[in-house]
Formats: sequence, structure tokens, C-alpha cells
Amino acid sequence: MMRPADLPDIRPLPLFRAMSEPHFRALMNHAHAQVFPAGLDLLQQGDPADFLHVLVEGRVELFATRGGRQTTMAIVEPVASFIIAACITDEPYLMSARTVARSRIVLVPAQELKAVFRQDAAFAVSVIDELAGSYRSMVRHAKSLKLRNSRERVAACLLQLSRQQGDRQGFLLPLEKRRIASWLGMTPENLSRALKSLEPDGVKIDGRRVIITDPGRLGALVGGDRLLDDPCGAWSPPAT
Amino acid sequence: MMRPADLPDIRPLPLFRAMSEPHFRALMNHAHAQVFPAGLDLLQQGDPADFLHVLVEGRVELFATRGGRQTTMAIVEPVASFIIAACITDEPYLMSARTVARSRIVLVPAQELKAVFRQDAAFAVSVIDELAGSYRSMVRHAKSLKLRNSRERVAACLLQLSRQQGDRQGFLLPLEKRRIASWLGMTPENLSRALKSLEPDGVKIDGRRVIITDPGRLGALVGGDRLLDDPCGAWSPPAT
DNA sequence: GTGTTAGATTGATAATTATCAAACCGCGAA
DNA sequence: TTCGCGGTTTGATAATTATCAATCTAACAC
Repeated sequence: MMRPADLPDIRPLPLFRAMSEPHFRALMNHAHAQVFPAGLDLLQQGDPADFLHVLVEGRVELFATRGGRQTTMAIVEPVASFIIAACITDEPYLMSARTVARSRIVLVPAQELKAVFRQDAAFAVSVIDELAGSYRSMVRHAKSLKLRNSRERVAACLLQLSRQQGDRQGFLLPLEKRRIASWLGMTPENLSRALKSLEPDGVKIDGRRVIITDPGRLGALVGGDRLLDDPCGAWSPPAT
Repeated sequence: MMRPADLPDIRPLPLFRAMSEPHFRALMNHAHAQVFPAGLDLLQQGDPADFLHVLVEGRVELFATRGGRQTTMAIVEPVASFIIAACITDEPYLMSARTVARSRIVLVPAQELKAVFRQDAAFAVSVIDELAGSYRSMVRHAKSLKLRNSRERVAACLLQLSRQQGDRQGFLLPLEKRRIASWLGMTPENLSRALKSLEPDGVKIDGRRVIITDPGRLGALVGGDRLLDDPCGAWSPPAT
């Protein structure tokens, strides 16, 4: 079920690298990898949490819905696990997931996961670290939503994408704007206008291409610090 | 430093009850309890995370600030721990904390905490459960902010407070309205108007007293499910 | 009792954000 | 190449939410 070729991709993950080899093998014995095309629904909020998902290749969007509305809660990039919190609490997923690009995903049965971290102390510590990091990401997301207006959120997002790509001044948006808008908690129209309104503050937009013309000025506007913006990534990480 | 009388209050906490007695003792050896008056700042976002806090008595508000603005991120009620995620990641607190009422708090050094869960597997599992629950609470909070308007958030909050007190139709708001407003991500003025606008939908407000006159109608408005509203409490739990 | 004060409410207004409809653009399929 | 289509942009407008200032109220000290 599980291609041995996938193992080397997964092993170095922070979540798995500290655990013992036998335990890793035991866990992966019950896992299976699968390739999904872009745009496929992987799981739905409310479903029982049966599998920890590990994204090896591709890109996945976690989103939440209510009534007709929908909002993206996180973008998962390889290699990372997602949906771990639901597996642990044995409660239904709080978010849905779909592929944004063709993706290879390893599915680890939640029961095995729980059994193994009870036996392997190093793995338990890794799970703790993973969850603590995820929690803090979600706190940052909520803080940003509550303390910044949409224009500031957009500016912060651009700055972070730039940093993520090694402080390059010019880069391509890695996602459709409508998804970025949803992640930032605004409509596409609002994002579009916000982007234009930021031009005097040091950004140049041309389709998907972004050029930060004045990082200092943009940074001042954002008033960002590491208590609001994750130094490691623009979109909140993994977990539930 | 630590009053022995406090131990029985803390021991039954989900976080501590599974750990071995010797480990519990070891942990508490390094802990100390303290009583703080209402309105006192306990810690500030950005501070190094030195202590896990356990609220034994009283009430604590976790909040975040940026520039001049400020928003309530969680209300902690006894007996519960808070600020655990920051202790684990060894990074600065993302939130500040202050007492809302006179509070007795046990401070557990982060270093001891980390040392002990590396040794005590049962404790590690408890920490995992705590973090997973906290993460999910924050996801719910963010979902509510992004998928509901302020009126719906208010309605959901009232319904949840009612449920929390055993589905009593009448109850007292356990907090000042301005704090509830901040938790819900709106201004006090907005909350005030939202509360009045909900009267036709089955709520009666008189100062701090709330009477849910038509739970069915209010519930329909909220469109709440357990994927949005925590069955266990109105305000997101603990952690960071 | 009176005065004081912090919080709550109300009204008027402004700022922000969403909605709706139309036009536009880039890109792959035919 | 042209067509079709999803995504984006733009404009007009509406809804939501914030801000500011002025009461109002309840709690409490004196």
C-alpha cells in the first residue's frame, strides 16, 4: 500500500524524525500513499477523523464552511502534516480539505498514531511541538484578523511572502488571489482594491507578479512583529 | 513556596491527573502559588515564557495588543492552565494576561514542565490532549470571526453561555460587556446595539441579566453546530 | 443621602467592507 | 486563430461596523 520510495520524504519531517526506526516502520506499515488530482475534496468538516494526512507533494487548502459561506483557514505546503488535532481528540474535523494542485498524500490511521505516541516518548514530544506550533499559528491568524484592517493584512501578507522567498523584492503569488483573499478574511474585490491602494506604500502589482518597491515603507505600515506574523510562513500551518 | 493546600485543587486537572505521583510532586516542588488582586497584569506578550500558569481561583483574561488597539483572546476560568504553548516552544508569549478578579495562580517553571513530560509518558499524552483541545478552540474562534457577522456572534455567545449554565433560560453575564465585545471582535457600542436588535429573535436583556425567551428561534438564527461552538465553554480555553 | 466614576447606552456620522453587475484578461481547447 | 471560461478588476451601491460625543446608569465611597 505504501510505496517505500515515499518514506525518505516523510522521515525527515519534524514530526517523525525523532521517533525510533521501529516505531516509524510500524506506523508506516499501516499508512498508505495516494495521489490526488487538483481540486479534489479530501475530507469534510464534520467527518470522523480517521487519518492523519501528510502532504508529500502538491498543495492543500484547509477551509471551513457555514451555510453558503466558506473561508480558507490554512494552506498546507509540502512536506507537512495536517489535521492532527482532530485525530487526537477523536472528534470530527473542524475544517474541510481539498487539493489545490495534484498532490501526493500519505494517510496514517489515527488509531495507529495514537498508539505509537503512547509508546514512543520522543514521538510524543514531536507531537507536542507540532501542536504547540499549530496553536500559535492559529493565535497569530486570529490576532491578525482582530487587530488589523484588511489593508494592513494584505500588506503583512505580501511582506511575509517576500520574506518567505528569501527577502526577494519581486516574486509571484503562489496562489490565486481569491484564495489569498479568503485566507485574509476578505472578498476578492476588496483584496483587489487593497492591492491597488498599497501602490503608494511601496508595492507594485502586475497580475500574479509582485514587486516590493519600498520594503521599509511597507514594513512601517504593517507594524509587524514576530508576535503577529510567523517568521516561517505566510499561511498558518497544519494540524486540525 | 507552594501551599500544600493548593495541590488537591490542581491534581484533578486533566493536564495533571494522569501523571505519576512522584512526577507530580517533582513538578510542584518547583512551583509556587500566588494570589493576585483584580486588574493586575500577569505577563506581557513578547516576554520570554518562563512559567506555565494554573488558575486555581478567580478569572484571567488573555489579550493581544498592537499599536493602541487591544483585543481579548480568551477568558480563563478555574481550574485551568494557560500559556502552555509558549512554554513548550520556548518562544515569547503571543498574548498578554491580566486578572479580571482576585485570583490564585500556581506558577510552574517551563523548564521543569518540559523535563517532566519527557520522562512521564502519561503526562506527555495529557499535554498533547490539552494542546489539541486548545488548538481546536482557537480554530473555532477564527471560524466564528470569519464566517459570522457580529450579530450572529453575539447570538451564538448568548446561547452558549446559557448552555454552559445548564440550559437555564435566564442567567447573568459573567463578564463586563466590553470584555465580551472584545472577545467577539466588536466594539462595545456594536454589542449594545446587537443585543437590542436580538430582542425580536428571542432574547431579553436587562443590564447584566439575560433571558432567552425563545431558544428555538435564537438557535435557528445562530445556525450553530459543534463545529463552530465549543459545547464546553463560551470562551476559548487556555494554552499559549 | 451626595458625589464620583467606570461602564453602558444612544444618536449622529464616518469608515470599512460586502454585494452585485459588468467588463476585462489570460489561457487553454477546439 | 477564435471561443469559452474562470478569475480578476472596476464601478456603483448597500450593509456592516467603527468612531465620537453625549447622556444615562449602577455601584460604591463618603
